[in-house]
Amino acid sequence: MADGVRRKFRREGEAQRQGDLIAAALELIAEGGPQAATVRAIAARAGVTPGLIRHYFHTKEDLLCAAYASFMQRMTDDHRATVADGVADPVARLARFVVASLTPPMVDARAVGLWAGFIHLVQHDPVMRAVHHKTYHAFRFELDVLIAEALASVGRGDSPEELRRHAISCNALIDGLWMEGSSLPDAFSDGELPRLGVANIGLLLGLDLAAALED
Amino acid sequence: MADGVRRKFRREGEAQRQGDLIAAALELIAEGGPQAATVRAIAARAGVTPGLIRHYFHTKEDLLCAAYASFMQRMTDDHRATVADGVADPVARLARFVVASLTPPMVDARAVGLWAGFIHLVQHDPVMRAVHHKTYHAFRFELDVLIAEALASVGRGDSPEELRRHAISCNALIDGLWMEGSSLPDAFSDGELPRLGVANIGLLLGLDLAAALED
DNA sequence: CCTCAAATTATACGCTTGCAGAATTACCGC
DNA sequence: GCGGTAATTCTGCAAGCGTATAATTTGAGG
Repeated sequence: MADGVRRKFRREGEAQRQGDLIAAALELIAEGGPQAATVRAIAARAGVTPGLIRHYFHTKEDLLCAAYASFMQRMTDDHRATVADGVADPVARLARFVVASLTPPMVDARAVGLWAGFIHLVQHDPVMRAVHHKTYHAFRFELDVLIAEALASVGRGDSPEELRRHAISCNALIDGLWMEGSSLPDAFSDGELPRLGVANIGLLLGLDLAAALED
Repeated sequence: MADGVRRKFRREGEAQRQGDLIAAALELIAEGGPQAATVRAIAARAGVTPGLIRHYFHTKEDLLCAAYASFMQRMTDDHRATVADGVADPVARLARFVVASLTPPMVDARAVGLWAGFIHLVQHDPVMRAVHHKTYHAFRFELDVLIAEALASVGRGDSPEELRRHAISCNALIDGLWMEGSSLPDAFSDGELPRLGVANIGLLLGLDLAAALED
């Protein structure tokens, strides 16, 4: 580098720069965990100098909070986008929900790394905990409702305890397949993961989800 | 602290001190992730001074490798201890395997924190990768065999592709329940988790695992 | 009781980290 | 074109990091 030469730069809007910094932080955490997301590394990846971070975020932890919120928001947005609302049959809605949970971009090599990297930050920061609870329980609640509606639509009136058990098990199966698929992407052929999910959640609930998908 | 007074200490055997240091490192990672496991923090928790770490481990990464190996070894040991070998009926063996996977000490609040904390270290360090592959695939392979034997024992000759799908799904269900139970310990009543696992894996495979347990 | 190897502590070094504030530069409105 | 504002960079700092090595203390054996 030439000495005494100040680096050229372009001015950007607040949203743009914040977005770049958040994206950079997420990339770094996904690749190397929280320890890789140093202020200097984030700035370098975002194409700016470290000082700029403190111009847009009061502290590094603030940036990480925003990054986590952005991550969770993108996950739920992606999920909703794939679910394709407006399906009349409750069983088909549940099936689509499962497929969406086990299809890219939900299943992604970096997603599980991000999820793991944030766990400890989430457990210690109250703000992150709030974000976590909101989005996590939203997912779980949505699944609860879908299962209840799907069972009701075929005339089954499972007790609340049975519904709770169904929701826990289906959620576990989705989570487990999501983890396997995300961390071992090459272990599954195209479309195998959602097919497994639909078939097996059908088994758990006693519903033919696969058939309901063909509409 | 009095000035110029050197700290008193007791000599311990190599195994004892290494064990203390490893235990301290695991505690810290479980609580606060890899970033919390600094050399100084580990030493303090183990009741020694930082320099001692380098007397027993060539580098900090060596200590973390040993800690990960110890963690995985303890998990598989605990698992095997609960499985209670020597059961004749293959279906009962599978059921016991599932129960063991979803019972303390396998299900533990700190276990999932540790697992998450090590993920990125494992992905970057070849030695850790080796440890991971060895123990992880041992678990998965054991499950594969148990499922095949259980199905064969009731006269079902599922094709290799079906067996593979069964193993993936059962593994996913166990993993998911393990994660839910470990990260939300208060969300489940006593014995509920293994009961859910046994019942639902029975559904996935078309076997009555619960009945096989009562022997 | 003294000796001596080894276990342990203490100190120090170079590097990185997050953070703060001053200095500079780009761009918008006139 | 020409300020003026604020976006951006630059420099510096104190604390913490992992590591290296020298200085001590311990406990066992003679």
